[in-house]
Amino acid sequence: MKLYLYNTLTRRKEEFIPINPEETGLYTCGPTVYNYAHIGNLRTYIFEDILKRVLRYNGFRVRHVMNITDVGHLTGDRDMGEDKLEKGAAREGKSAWEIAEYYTQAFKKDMKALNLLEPDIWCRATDTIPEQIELIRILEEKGYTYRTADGIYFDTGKFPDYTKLSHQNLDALQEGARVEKNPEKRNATDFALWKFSPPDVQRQMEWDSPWGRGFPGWHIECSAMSMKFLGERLDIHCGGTDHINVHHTNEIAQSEAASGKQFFRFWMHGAFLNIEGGKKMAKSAGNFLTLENTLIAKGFDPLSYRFAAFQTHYRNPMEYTSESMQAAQNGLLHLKNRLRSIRESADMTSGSICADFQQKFLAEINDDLNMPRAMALVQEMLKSDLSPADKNATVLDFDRVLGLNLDKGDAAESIPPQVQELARARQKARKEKNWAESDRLRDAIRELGYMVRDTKEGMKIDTIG
RNA sequence: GGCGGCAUAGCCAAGUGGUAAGGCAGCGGUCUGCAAAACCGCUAUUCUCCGGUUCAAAUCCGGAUGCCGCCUCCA
Repeated sequence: MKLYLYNTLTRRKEEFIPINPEETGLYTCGPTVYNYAHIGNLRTYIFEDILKRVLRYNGFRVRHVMNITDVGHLTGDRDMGEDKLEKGAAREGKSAWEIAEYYTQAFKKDMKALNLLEPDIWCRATDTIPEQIELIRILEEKGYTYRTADGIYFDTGKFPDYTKLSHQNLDALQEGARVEKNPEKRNATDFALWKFSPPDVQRQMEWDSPWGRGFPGWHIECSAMSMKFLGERLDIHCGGTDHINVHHTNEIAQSEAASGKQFFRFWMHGAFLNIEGGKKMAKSAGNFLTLENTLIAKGFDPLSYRFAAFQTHYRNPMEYTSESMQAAQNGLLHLKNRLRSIRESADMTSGSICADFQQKFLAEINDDLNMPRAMALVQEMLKSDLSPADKNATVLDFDRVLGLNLDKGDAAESIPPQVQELARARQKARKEKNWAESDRLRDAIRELGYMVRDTKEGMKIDTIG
């Protein structure tokens, strides 16, 4: 079955066909590791994880590269602010390198909690400085660069297709720009390839280059790393919608100017997560919600957030509220309970994947990753008249894409002795029809995080959640 | 100011010409000592409003209103 993906470049859904049938190249813009990822960031990574899983489900072998931006990303606008890493270091009294390492680990922990597949290649911007310098050198040789007092810049005026991704009208953009101008720039859209170390401040991260001691601009790393690790497999490049106008547009300009060839064929962008009645999440607005502080600390399973993300199509803004999280948590729990029920009802060893539902599932996910419909289909399948064993086999097949760990969450594997003791006492109380004691013990067990169910086969104990 | 998007039940949200998916919440029932879990059933004659095109529109066109994003670091 054909796989259709929405391509920002053409603003249409297009059939995806890899350049190299042996291996599909996927590049996803990774975090700038100067702080924790917030759940809005994480929504984009969930979208990218689904994309990767869908590619695999379709039988494509995927080579996935994710960068870690640990230098060059500035806080200010128009290449004139501070380096985020150096600023983070100052804030926390650590070195820029320590900051990068700490938040990289924090990010990987979040990924694991959300069941996001690890990329095949992690790469740090600071590990590819020579490649970045080489790319800038080629651009210089081809006449795309110019020098200002603070760095080497890319002249966007020399790249005619500059707006092919953003589809923007640059004249309008210039008139509307309400930012401080960098007077040395030839065009408002020009961007730094290499920044010189400031004369008055000692940077922690700096390197020698043909143009002087300094550090790379923000965009050049992704170009250098894409080319280094994906070479002739520049299939799909992803990120958040906010990257369309500047970051990805600049990547395309510098990459295609240097290579003379098309940089990625597919560009895919995830929409934002909004909170508080449609407002976007901003670290400055005091609504910096992380997996840890808003979900885990409040007792939500991180996978509930993954489940929540499936309720909205990735190209539409998603509304975050504690109510919607609770709804997702309930929905996931309900789904797992239902599967447990199915598994208890019959022998699971003979189950086989239902080809008809598998085709329908494929049709939904291959229609530009329509997860809301895919989830609806899961419900339809579970309500169908398939045998319990086939339902189980089919849902586990779908879970290759869903990644909700639907193979887990059955009856608690190891029940603490304390709970077992209470359960035995409750059995006894029930036999004696001492309902008050029986109910008291049930509550006590619940306090410890387990729930009891009185079934025809006797009492069963499960974990809650 | 420029560009783009969105407006669907109490809430979240699919659906882009053929007569309203799914989830959550709620209600009724089966089961149960009572629960819980599960299961069955019910819950928008209607898709912000006003016009238009069409045999047919939530879906296309025009207008109004409201909300949001980008244009500035940002997933």
